[in-house]
Amino acid sequence: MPTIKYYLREGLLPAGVLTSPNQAHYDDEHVRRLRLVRALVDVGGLSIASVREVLAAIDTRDESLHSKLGAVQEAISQPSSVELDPLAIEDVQGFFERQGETECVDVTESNVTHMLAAALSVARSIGHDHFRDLLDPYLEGLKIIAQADVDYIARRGSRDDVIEAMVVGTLIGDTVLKAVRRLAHAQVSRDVIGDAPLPPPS
Amino acid sequence: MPTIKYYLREGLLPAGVLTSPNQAHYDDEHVRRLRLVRALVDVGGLSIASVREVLAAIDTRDESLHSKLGAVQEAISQPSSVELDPLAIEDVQGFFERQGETECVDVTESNVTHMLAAALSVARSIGHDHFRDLLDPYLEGLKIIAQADVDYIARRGSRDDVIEAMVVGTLIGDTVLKAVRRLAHAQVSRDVIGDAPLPPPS
DNA sequence: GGATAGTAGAGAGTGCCGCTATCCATTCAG
DNA sequence: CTGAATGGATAGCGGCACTCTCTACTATCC
Repeated sequence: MPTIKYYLREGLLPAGVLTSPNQAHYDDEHVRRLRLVRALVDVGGLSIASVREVLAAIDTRDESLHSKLGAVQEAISQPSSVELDPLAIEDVQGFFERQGETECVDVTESNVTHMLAAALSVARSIGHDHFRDLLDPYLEGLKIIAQADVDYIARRGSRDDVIEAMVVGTLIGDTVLKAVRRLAHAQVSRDVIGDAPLPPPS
Repeated sequence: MPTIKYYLREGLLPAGVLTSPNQAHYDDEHVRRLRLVRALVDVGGLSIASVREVLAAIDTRDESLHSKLGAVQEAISQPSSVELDPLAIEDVQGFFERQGETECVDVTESNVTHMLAAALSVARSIGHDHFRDLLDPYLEGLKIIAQADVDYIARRGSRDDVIEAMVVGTLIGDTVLKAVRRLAHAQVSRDVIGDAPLPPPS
């Protein structure tokens, strides 16, 4: 309960309607918003500041659905402080070109491409120069997944539901994907490798 | 540089060989380990304590490759404090049954299944009761991705490289997947939705 | 009417985590 | 011999997500 007061102070929850100077009324919309905040923090792992940004992106009106998705994506993808490897940037640009993107891409323009370049930079820094080879198969699998995501969002009716489903579907979806990916690894490991011993030490 | 001393103290890096009482020698293996630690922290978002667990799992010998993967997975999937919704647990069990798992699954047994159940619990708590419908398409896409992951690991030669590739491929792969998924969303959004306005407010 | 309990609002305090700064003894270079 | 540098250990710091406390007020029960 003190946490709620804290969230109110931080502007994550709208103030209730004061029925008297010491009595505020909160309706279902407040509860829904609180649950959303908790979901972003618990499952999405977002900081309070990021949650504020996400909520701001959600609450901003007068945008097309496409630009709304962009705003939400920026808000839920906070950039890391990793410095980018030029080779990793090339990896990302090559990936875009293979996808038919002809114009030059500035990876620092969006948090999402920055995240991708940062991950590949770190991979390179520990000797995994060919991690970029995974991008194409990843995209292939993700086409199926993204299609399911879009279908999931599309069956929402109201504007608020669509936007919320974007946020929830992306963030909770990330966690679900993580978990199912590990399960898939375990299954492949069981089927292919079984109890075979490890290769001998170097 | 003070950070390295800190990591040494925390047992994340092995002590160097003392050539004299105030001179320690660190070789390439130390540098490699340091880079790995930074990767786990920066990209994987792991806490120092989790990193210690991961390193312990890596360094433990005398295990089969399959059980090693299990140990690594447990270490990199720290459980959240979300309380599980019984319905979400059923969702997970149903998913396993559809995958041909006949025996009853205890989701609290592994951090991975716990993560999945927790994510579905949070989804339910904010009214997304049918998020579980995404599990099957997710798995379908992830089969392609997991296959690429396994191929990536399989081309490593030495035992240490295989284990490191497990950790790196899983954690950096998570981040890469996240980024590429957002890109796929944006692409679908551009193609399907374009600049169509949002549906009218509720 | 008076005691009790509860609430809003705001500021200060707390606990944890990931470093960072300081100190000292030693030791090696010049 | 002097000065810079290193290893090892201890203490301190800054940020973040709360949590506690205090005050002023009110609503309710007796």
